[in-house]
Amino acid sequence: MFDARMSFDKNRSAGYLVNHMARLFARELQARIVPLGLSTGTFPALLILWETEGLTQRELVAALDIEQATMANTLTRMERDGLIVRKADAADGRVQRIWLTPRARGLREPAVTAANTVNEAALGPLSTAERDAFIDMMTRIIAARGTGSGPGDKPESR
Amino acid sequence: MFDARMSFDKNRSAGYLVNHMARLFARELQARIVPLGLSTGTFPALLILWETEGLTQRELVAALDIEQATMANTLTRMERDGLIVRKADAADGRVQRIWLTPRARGLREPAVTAANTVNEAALGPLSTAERDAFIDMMTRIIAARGTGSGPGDKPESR
DNA sequence: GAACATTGCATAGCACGCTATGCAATGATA
DNA sequence: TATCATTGCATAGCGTGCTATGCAATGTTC
Repeated sequence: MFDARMSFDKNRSAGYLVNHMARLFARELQARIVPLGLSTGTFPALLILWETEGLTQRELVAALDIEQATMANTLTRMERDGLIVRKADAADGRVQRIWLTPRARGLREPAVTAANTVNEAALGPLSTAERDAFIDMMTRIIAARGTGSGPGDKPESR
Repeated sequence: MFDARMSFDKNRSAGYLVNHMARLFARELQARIVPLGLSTGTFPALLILWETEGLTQRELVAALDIEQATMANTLTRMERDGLIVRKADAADGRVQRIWLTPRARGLREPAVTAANTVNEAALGPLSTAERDAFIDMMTRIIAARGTGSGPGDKPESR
């Protein structure tokens, strides 16, 4: 008696494959940025801050689709590791604005190079056209469910 | 002065998108299986054990491309939560064989249904052809770097 | 301006991934 | 069989993600 509801091939399951891929990417990236004194969790925050310093925690949260509590912890580690400084906002006593240290600014080029290297290596099995299609599909999947990760962001009714 | 090495658009970075997708999938799956008393980490182990019980920890590790220490911790949680029982192997004193509890066996159908629902919802923005292509690309990316996740596994020289 | 709601952030506690390490059981070798 | 290497698993410690909760600063409303 075969019950179709029981059948589940993890190697054809999008969720399983996405999780596996994410672990592989993280392993590769970590190996390349640990020597720089960085880690996978700090990387996204740095990507934003390399573009614009002086953001609030709330703005970083919105830019990365990360929970506020997760970001607070990540920023605490980054401060401990000498990557950022938190400075009180002059106008609003609740707000802490985030600034990079000179060390963090100097890590931009090697870190971005590391990430590009990992991406190119990982996408090696795909043709150029496939890579574009792959990126587009991921973007669409994320856009359909996620928030805070593109120009099409909804203004968030909060 | 524009330095091309500095340019990095996270929304076109495979690694960033894969990480974001993985978090979205995990959030969705978690919401649907927490009511069953399951969590995202136990799910892959259950997928294997629903097919074959009595495996060793080492065999689970190989099947899922997870570090041994991670699996040990996951199994400890599963035992604590009444999903599995560890029984000593008769022939080899080092080996613990993993057996499901009746409760875990009964969770197969609702859990698989939950995962299928999440997958279908997430792939909603893709056409049928695109879904197949997406799965195939992920499989190729994983096969090029990962181990322990398909019929093409190398025998591992260890 | 007092009372109440909202906002921004921190903290506690947990899941789950990793590396590094330890140790008992087994296997191999002299 | 005594010694040494290997194997299977557990534990420690940490990063990164989450939910739940607390609290001070600010905004709103009467």
